[in-house]
Amino acid sequence: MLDKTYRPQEVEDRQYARWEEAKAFAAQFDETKKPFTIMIPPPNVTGSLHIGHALNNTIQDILVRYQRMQGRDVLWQPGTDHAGIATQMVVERQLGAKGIELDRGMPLAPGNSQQIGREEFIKRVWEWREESGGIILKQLRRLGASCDWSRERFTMDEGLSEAVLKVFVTLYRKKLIYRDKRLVNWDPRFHTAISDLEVEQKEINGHLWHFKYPIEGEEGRFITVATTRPETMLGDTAVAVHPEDERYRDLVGKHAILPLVGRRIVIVADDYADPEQGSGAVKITPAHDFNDFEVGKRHGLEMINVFDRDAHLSDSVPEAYRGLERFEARRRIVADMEAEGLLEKIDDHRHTVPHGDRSGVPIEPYLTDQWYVDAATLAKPAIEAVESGRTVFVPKQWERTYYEWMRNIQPWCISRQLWWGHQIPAWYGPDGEVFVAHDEGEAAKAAEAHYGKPVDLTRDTDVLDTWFSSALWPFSTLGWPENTKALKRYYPGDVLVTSFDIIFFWVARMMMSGLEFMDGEVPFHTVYIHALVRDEKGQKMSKSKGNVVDPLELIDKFGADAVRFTLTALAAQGRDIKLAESRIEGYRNFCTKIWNAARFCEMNDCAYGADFDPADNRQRVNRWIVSQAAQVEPKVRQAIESYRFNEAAQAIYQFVWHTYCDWYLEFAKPLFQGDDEAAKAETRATALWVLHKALFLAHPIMPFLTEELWLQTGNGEKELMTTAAWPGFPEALVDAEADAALNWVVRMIGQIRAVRSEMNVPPGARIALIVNEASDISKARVGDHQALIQTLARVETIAFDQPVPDGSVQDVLEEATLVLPLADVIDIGQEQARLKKEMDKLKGEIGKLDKKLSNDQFLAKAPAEVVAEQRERLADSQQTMDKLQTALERLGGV
RNA sequence: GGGCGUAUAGCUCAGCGGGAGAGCGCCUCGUUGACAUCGAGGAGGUCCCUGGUUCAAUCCCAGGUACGCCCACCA
Repeated sequence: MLDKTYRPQEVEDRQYARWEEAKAFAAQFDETKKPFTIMIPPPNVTGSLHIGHALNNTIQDILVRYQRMQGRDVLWQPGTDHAGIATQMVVERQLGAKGIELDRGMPLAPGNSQQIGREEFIKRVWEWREESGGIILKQLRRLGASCDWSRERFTMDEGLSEAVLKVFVTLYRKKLIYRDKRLVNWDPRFHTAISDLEVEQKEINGHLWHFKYPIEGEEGRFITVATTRPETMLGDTAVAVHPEDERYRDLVGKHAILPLVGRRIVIVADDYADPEQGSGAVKITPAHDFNDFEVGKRHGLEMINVFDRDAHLSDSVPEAYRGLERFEARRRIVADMEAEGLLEKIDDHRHTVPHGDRSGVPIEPYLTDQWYVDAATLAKPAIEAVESGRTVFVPKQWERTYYEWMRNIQPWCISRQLWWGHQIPAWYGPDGEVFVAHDEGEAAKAAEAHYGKPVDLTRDTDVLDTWFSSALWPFSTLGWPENTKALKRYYPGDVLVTSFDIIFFWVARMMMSGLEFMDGEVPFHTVYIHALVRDEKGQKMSKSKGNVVDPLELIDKFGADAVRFTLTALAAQGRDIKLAESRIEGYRNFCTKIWNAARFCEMNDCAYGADFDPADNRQRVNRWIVSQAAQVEPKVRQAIESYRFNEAAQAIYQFVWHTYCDWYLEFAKPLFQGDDEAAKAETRATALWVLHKALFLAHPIMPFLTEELWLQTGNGEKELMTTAAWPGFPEALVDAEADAALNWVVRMIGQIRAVRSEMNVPPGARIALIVNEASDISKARVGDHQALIQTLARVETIAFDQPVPDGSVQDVLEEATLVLPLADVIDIGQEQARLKKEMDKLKGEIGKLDKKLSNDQFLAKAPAEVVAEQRERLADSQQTMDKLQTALERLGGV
């Protein structure tokens, strides 16, 4: 017996356990089936499930569950990412709470009691990961994700690390990885370089300081420069002016004296200086600004690094400023310049400042040695693969974004000065010679060959950008570089499901590495880009705004299926999702509705029978509902296959609630209560059969509820729905005659109800329905379904072949139908107004059609069927108009 | 500065070269023997503006306005 209400939580736990027990999600390596592969975007090992994950994984789960039911050999590969900076940050913070800090060669900070080295730190991170890492994968189970958990991978696993080594060494030997000294985005909080993508621009209200630099040898003459960052002036090595700027032409080649420092700096002519901006002269700090760096290279300027790793002033500045924190230095320098009378003015200035996306502190352009990937070279085949359609984006417009970025791609800085991550396999000889090798032994051999004798090597201390290993995910998880069975069977992937914000971080880089290392084979054929989930007001969810919706709380409150269904129903292509709780509530109600439909079947003794064949049905209502179901199936199938998940959800919702529950079950009631045992048996079987088919169609979206009902009312004991076959509906089950007849009845009952409602017919009133003798079809249909109509429309009697009584307003109803309220309750005035309004509307319509149909060009150029259709519509409208006119006259109107 | 997207009912959003749609909310009526987490019906719209293409534009094109996002730059 089904419980009185659906209790999601208990059902979800039980059903998930059954699936796991049956190993229902395991990749099968079944050669008789076609493989279907999806690689999960590995969540950060530190992460917990947010609503974006919920959407992302719901969509993936729908795809894999659907394909599994289609008989594909599905691999949904799960795992987590070691998330270099994010994880190091989390663990550092936890250690910090215990007074432990990392030994960075600095004195122990006040309040802390212990410093630990690299090895110890990494040990602690692993310990942390054992304890609390990967919570998110457990949370994915609550959502219902059907990953092959036996194949779970972690980017720091041995195998995946082996892949990283192999890729690094190979790319290095191909000169696609190299070491270079250039400006990088330096995060002073984490003491590491970060890539361009990890920089976030924030608008702030700042100032523009105008400084006067004295000209050497010309007493009293100054050149004014403006800056948003006064502290960098200590590293100035030039002032640039535009070559055609008349104001400064005579100064080019001369020198200015850098205040506070006393250094002679040259005045150069360079197009970079914009005469329109500020004073037209710009200070050049090659070691701390990306543009200035380029200018410096062009003019062979000295590059003076004024900061240390913490962005404190270094020993390269005058003693008074050494060791100052950068913002303190700014205040001091402005004050000193003012004291010297060299501060011309301060303007307010709104500008953007780059911040580290993890640390949140302003980043410093900083001159260091780093490792780079020659992304431009790797991008070429990755661009070609999309151009040629070997990988397609859905929706297609994202291809533009992809091209845009790929065609302007910059060298990818992959080294990070962190401890947590894949350490770079590079060793340095005594003179700094680099040896990149798989391991230390190999490096030593190479070094010995180079120097002619064994030497001591020191290993590069940097680790790789976390995305370096993520980029290999589509094949490293399958065992590459070993040539495994899994690799052969499940590469390339079919679909990658992700949101647009990691197209650059991840998708682009997987494309590059996949093509490079898998013999030019793309890592996936389709990239499905889904929406971003925003809050009710359309704002991005963020912890600081406090508008974060926790999917686990929603699951607790409404059930996983309701949450999944909501996300699916809202996941239209090309638009962000605004998530309102009222929406989830609505779909929770849908879950309840399904549950109650099953209860209704159960109460009417419907029983599952494996050999039931609806093709043998005799009752028209039963043939009708089967036909309706058969027409829903292709809608759902096509919607899922074309990634229009919201349409699939809508089709299911509409069918189950409004067709099956609202109409069919009502139709079935008299049959259940009647004396015709054959009809009763047929209806029992059909009601349940159709319900089960609908459950199958809904299963990819709402797996828990459907599996539970299949277990309790179907064949779930013997066959899990999740591994069963997608329901087929033979063409023959579509019954046009039954469709036409019952759809007519549905419409008519609706109309009768409308009239009752509109005319305020009191509940007890007697109503007679008189069918015009002229309409054979209507007669037949009413005759066949007399009982249904009488019950559902609460019609007292139905009579045939009666003359149309004069004075009735109900001519407005469909051709052959009349509803006659025996109690005289019509509000004449109200009815007249309604009719007039309706006629006005029709008049406009008729006018439009009339004009169109008398337009020669329309008649000549429009397709014949369109013309015919319009004619028909005009005729219909005119006929209705006549009826309305008659009705109005009878009511005494004009 | 470059690119992308969006604009349709009170709200959230589908849709479409030929009759303007759904859910929620609102109003009316009904139903308490599957389900009040229910059913039937209704009101409500200049499909952002201007121009163009077309026999026909809410839809296609161009321009504009507003909002959102991405990239780059910012002395």
